Amino acid sequence: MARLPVYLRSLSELATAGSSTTSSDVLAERSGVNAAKVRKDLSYLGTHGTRGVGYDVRHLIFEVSRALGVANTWPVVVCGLGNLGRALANHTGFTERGFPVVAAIDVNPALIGMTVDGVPVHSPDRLADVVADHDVAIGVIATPPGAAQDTADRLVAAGVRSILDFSSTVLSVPDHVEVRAVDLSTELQILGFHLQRDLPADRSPRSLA
Amino acid sequence: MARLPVYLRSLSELATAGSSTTSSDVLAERSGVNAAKVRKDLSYLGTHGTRGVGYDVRHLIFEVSRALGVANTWPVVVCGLGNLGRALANHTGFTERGFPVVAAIDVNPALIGMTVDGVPVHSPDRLADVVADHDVAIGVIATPPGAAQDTADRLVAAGVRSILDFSSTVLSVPDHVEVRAVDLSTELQILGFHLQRDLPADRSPRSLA
DNA sequence: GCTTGTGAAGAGATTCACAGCA
DNA sequence: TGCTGTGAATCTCTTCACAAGC
Repeated sequence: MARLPVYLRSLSELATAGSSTTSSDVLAERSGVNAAKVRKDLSYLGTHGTRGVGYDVRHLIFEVSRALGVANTWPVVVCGLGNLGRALANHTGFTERGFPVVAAIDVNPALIGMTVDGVPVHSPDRLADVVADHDVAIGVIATPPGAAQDTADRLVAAGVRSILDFSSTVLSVPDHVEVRAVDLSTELQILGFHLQRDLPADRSPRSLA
Repeated sequence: MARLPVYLRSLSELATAGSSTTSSDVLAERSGVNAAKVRKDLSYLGTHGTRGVGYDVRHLIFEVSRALGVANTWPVVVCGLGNLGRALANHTGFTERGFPVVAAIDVNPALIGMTVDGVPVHSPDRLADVVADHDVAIGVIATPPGAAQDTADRLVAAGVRSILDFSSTVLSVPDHVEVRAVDLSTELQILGFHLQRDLPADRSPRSLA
């Protein structure tokens, strides 16, 4: 469930703030969702709240962490060292949360063999070796759109089963591979769509109906 | 509808490839969705396909573009010039799609007054002026989590009604302000969750049921 | 014959509302 | 009394399936 990481953040904040116990109301408020949703979500973990009291923060952190597999470490390879790739490779939050960036891939001969922000850079040809050597579990695609599918194919061939795709493309992958796509331009376009909708409606397509 | 930008991309590719006409099947394939969904989505635009033939690519590009308000330009201010903020400020794709980054905001005195990749950097105090001067429509929050809510408050006070939030926080904003949150760590955690689920199930919470 | 447009069915996710329990 | 856990109701989104039209 995509909301568990948000709950975990809210719980950590509560723990830091000194709360030892909390309610679905508080958690909902902090996580920006409905209280019933929180309770239902937590019930899937084989829930451990106390009626009339609420949830034990420490225990719930433990439960949610286990559900998310936070104990596990999933090594990440970043493919494409443009602006975004570099920012991602350099992002300290990843390692903290169990997603160390163990290598980067780029076609630029000037970068191959170098170390960028502590991350060794390899040629695409070496991707399979890199994956095998570091037990890479997740591939991040931050290449230009034209190189994205090829990169995905290489990742899949190397045995990677999870891909985070920033490339603004629709990737074709086998069923057993999970892709999550993040497209920054799309996000802005959606915001722009609503901005336009809020204008004195005489151009929006809906208003023609 | 969040899929329109994807359709627009697929249509542009088809146009570039020389297709003058296409079908919901092709579009669905390229966009990674179901064909019926494509038709239903397009029907909301006051659709203009021809039964037995399909859709005219150029005309459909026009329709989808208009629905998305692609003709409009929405100036963007990037708040927080860490790794990610810098990558975003520098991202060329934004301007191309009608979202020029007209200014950046950072607390770092060494940056204030400078120009980073062609983008002028201002102090948070000047945010209201920047928004007014450039008619900023969208605020991007790429600050550390601790500064995010304050930044959001300033953006809202300055009249910004759309926020793209990379800060890993749940923002409180008035109802008339739209927030889209992108949390990179959450994305990885969701991938990690599924990776764990695929392991020889003896640790996953579901398997306890 | 081929493809759209769409009512109806279906699947999921969300919310309600309340019984159950500390 | 207060808050959880959860069946039932609701809502939203997706998919099916087919009549309508080129």
